[in-house]
Amino acid sequence: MSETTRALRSDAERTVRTILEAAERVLSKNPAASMEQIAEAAGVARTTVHRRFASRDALVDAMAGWATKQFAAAVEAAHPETTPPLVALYQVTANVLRVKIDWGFAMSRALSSDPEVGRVHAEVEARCDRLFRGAQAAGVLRADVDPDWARRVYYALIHEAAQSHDGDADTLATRLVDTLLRGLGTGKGLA
Amino acid sequence: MSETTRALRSDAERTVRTILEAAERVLSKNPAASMEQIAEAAGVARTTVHRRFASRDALVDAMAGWATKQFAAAVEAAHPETTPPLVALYQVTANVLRVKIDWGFAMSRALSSDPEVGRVHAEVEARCDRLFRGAQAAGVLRADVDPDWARRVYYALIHEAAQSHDGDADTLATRLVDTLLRGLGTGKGLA
DNA sequence: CGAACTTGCGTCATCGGTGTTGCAAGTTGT
DNA sequence: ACAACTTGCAACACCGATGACGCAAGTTCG
Repeated sequence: MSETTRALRSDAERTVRTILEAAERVLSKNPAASMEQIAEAAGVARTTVHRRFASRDALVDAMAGWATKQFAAAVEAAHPETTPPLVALYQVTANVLRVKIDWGFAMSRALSSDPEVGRVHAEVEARCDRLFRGAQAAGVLRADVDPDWARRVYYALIHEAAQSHDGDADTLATRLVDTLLRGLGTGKGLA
Repeated sequence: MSETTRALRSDAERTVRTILEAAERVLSKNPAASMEQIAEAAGVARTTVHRRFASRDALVDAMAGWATKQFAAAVEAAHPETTPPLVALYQVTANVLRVKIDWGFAMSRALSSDPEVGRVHAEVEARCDRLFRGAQAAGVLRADVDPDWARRVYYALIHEAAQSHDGDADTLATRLVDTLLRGLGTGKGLA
């Protein structure tokens, strides 16, 4: 690869990133926004967007692909398999929140035309279930909770926490894990 | 009003209900569905839909209006102000779930062109906060939880439970309230 | 039967978003 | 300066959804 090509490709990739970020910003506020609005938010002409992404679907797919990579990396970085369940739960939560806060729309596109995206999401889901089983074995998680319900509650709380405009990922993760495990009640008056 | 007029209006209103229900069914699966698809699901011609609802927005607004009425009624029926907090929490949850399971899309349209819809949603939100304050006073809810976070967690759990395909509203409400108050943890190893 | 009304069907115009192309102007590296 | 490349801009064709008609056929009454 020549120096020229490398420099030019670098520019091109910077433009791509700018567009992806603008698309996330716009589409998270209005999923039906037009390419025109996305281009405007990115500070480029609409034709430029079409040069980088053949179609609207291709753009959304690219967003999903990028976000999914970040998502998988966030989970991986917490080493949920080789860390005590409670610690892993906290680390995974904080890491995922960091990604989801900035890529909420893209991450919600688990169904992409790219089968790889679906695969990764399924894999993360499996790791989540494994983490929860480990937590049950360690006595952190109740043994009588439906695994499916547990995962859905966890995902819902992450989704909700990511919408918060206040606090950093660590603070949010602390509150989230606390709520997930202890709930919001005092424990009095309940069986 | 003559008997004739009453009978005719009755027919018209039945058609309207059919369309609203079909729209909910279709739009909950695909928010971008066309009027054609909605009409097909309702078993009527597209022109008929346009006769009843001047525009697409008008249809969605009507859905939001109808769902909001049901929503408010569901909350009201639980008498959250004159019932012990824990009982009220359960009743409200079960009643709202019954509505939300069938009108998930319409209920998510809290922002309607009809200001009345927004007003009702705001009012319900206020009642929710009042219920939570009552629960705190009764020692059911922890006193140190952020009221805003508590309400958002509650809404998120309702949203999630409404997606469940198994179990009736009462079963779902039981599990939901249990999760909300006790969380999913054992209580061991946490401060 | 006739009146009032609604529905389905076909048709039409319109509009906005999408995707493509050609070209002039600008930037970047050699 | 030259070459390679990218961008903005204007223009274009295309398509699907929307919304408005009129009209014939159907119904539910009195």
